Amino acid sequence: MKMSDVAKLANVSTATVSRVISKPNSVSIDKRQRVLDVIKELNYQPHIIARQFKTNKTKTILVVVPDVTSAFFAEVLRGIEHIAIKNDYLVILGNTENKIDTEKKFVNLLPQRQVDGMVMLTARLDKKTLEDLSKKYPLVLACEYIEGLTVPTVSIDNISCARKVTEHLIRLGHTKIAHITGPINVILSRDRLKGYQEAMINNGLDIVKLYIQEGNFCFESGYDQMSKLLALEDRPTAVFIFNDEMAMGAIRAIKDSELNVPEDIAVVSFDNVYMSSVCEPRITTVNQPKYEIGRIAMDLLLKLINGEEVQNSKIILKDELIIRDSCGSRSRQYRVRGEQT
Amino acid sequence: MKMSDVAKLANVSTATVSRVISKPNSVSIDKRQRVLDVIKELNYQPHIIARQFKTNKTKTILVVVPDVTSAFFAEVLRGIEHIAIKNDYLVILGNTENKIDTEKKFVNLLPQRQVDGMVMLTARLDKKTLEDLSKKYPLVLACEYIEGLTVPTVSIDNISCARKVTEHLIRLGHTKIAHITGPINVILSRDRLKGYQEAMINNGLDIVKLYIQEGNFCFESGYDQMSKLLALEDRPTAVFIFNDEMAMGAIRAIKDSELNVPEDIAVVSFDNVYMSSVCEPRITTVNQPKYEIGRIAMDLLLKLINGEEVQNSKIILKDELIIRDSCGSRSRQYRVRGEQT
DNA sequence: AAGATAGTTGAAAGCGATTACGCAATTTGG
DNA sequence: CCAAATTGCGTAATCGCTTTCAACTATCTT
Repeated sequence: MKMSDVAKLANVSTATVSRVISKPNSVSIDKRQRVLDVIKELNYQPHIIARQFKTNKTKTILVVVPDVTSAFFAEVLRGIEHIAIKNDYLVILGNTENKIDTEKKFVNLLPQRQVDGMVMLTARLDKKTLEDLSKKYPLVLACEYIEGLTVPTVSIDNISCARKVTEHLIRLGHTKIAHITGPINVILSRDRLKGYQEAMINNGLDIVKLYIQEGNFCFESGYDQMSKLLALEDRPTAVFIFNDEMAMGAIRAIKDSELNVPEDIAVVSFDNVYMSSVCEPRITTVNQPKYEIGRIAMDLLLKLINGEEVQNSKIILKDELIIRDSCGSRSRQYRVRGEQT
Repeated sequence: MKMSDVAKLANVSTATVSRVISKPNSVSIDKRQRVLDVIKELNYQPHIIARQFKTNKTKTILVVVPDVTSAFFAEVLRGIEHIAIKNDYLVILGNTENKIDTEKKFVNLLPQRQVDGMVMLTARLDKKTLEDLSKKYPLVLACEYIEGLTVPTVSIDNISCARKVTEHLIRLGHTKIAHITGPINVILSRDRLKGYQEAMINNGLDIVKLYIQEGNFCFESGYDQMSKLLALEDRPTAVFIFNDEMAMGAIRAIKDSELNVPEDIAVVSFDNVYMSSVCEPRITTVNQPKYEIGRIAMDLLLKLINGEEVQNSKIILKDELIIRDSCGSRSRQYRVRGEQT
């Protein structure tokens, strides 16, 4: 069942059939109708791969996600899809499970031209690879990024945001503040750590090495690292934790040692995952404009695909600290908003 | 940068280059090396779409997931990918967010031959569509299914498993047992409800209409439906809940009314999501062999793609009731295993 | 009425790979 | 040592579309 079959039955050329499909207005109304009738009659489906081959466009973009399970990324994805669908792009998903090799595999779809562009929600590959890729193909980074790279990027300002979060704890009177980081090879972990350190120093507080523990994003890891902190002789009275999931693990560890959050230990984290608003206690956490990040990233990508010039390709969005119950704020209504850049 | 460029530089025909890539052993060793050198030198990447077009094979399969966020599906996916990668297939993901229209959109990639096959972790389309699709293209259902359909399927026996779960509550002495279902248009919801009803009837217990509430999979919905049950004049002493996520919502509702789980109300559910093993109290729940389901589904799909005959295409796997703390079992070690079919 | 313009249409080229086919060179075996 | 079998390789057709180009018609302009 191919286009020439349709053409024959409708008594026109394949050119006309093709035009009926892609620019119906360029075909006279009677022929158009005849062709459409035949298409319906034969239940003809164009051979998309042939089309892609001929036009050198796939109308497909790939989103590479480090962990498809995370509610955080699901929301970013929704933003991406919203824009993609409006522009007739199909979105396919690559799940790397935080593995660099898998990331490489997906990234390869670009030089193979199986997709027209890519938005990466993870950036663990080395700088040069990414830079080269971005020079040749439409690529935008979102959430994660790489320093000193010209690749278009949309994210929040993790450093200043982490600083703000830490200062929130300081303002509440804490001085012994610990930090559970993400895997330190991930830029986000390093940036949030940096923000934490800046806040400590700016406020004349010592950075205690033992107070900094490296986690790996997941619940158990939060539990384990928190347990280490609890075992310290001089244990902290507050912890800033890389993300909500580890924060939940940490809170569990605190409860298991018969201590209370926030009375004995205050907890703040990042992500504002749904569960963080619903567990006990509700977690004070940073919200990123996830949907917005996705939308803007996809907008950027479309511009790149269409060959438009993209100036100001580093977009920093507003974050928001959502004060809930896990660090005993002075006022439940108090909110610190981030700046837009 | 195309194959003919490589051919020219290596002083061979494109046929030889093509053979070097796909059947290296059919080319003499010196030419092969020459070609490989040129490929490396030019950094040549074959045009995959052109290949797909010519061979009519994409070496890609699509997995359609109702909710990419769910840890449950992530594990099934891992099983699928394991087998797919071993066989040089690329797996792409379609996220329907429980929407039938989106499901339709993805399913369409099959007739358009953008993928070689599909495993669907959701089956909300009507019977005829699915049946027709399956006649023409490689398709397997996993987890969800449709009654009286010849489409290859791998899942657990939800009816008997729900019966077993309900009987577990009955054996613990409960008679006032409620059930929070999933959306009733989803087959899994109907089957688990059926199992619940069978257990009640078999044990001479009345089915109280008010004790059956329809949820929609998510935490809030569990909270809301449980609140309704709690407001009943004669409230149940046990609830069987469609999945862990709603169970967590329900438990929250119970705690919010100053009642205790399992002392005042026992809770059982399905899925054995990680959180269910870690929340308070740890939830007694049904484990499905998720990874196994994925593996077997992909094995089946490969057979279909390769045109092998598939007999016994309805595969039912073992489930397992994991007794934890949310329904106060008599023994923590007690386990009920499902039968293999 | 002649030329200009706009609107429709079909013939055919071509996208970049794979592969059937045939020829030449080499190996095998009796 | 020769016929047969095998191996290695190039020529050219082909996959199913899109799109350029030229032709032809109908409508305007002057």
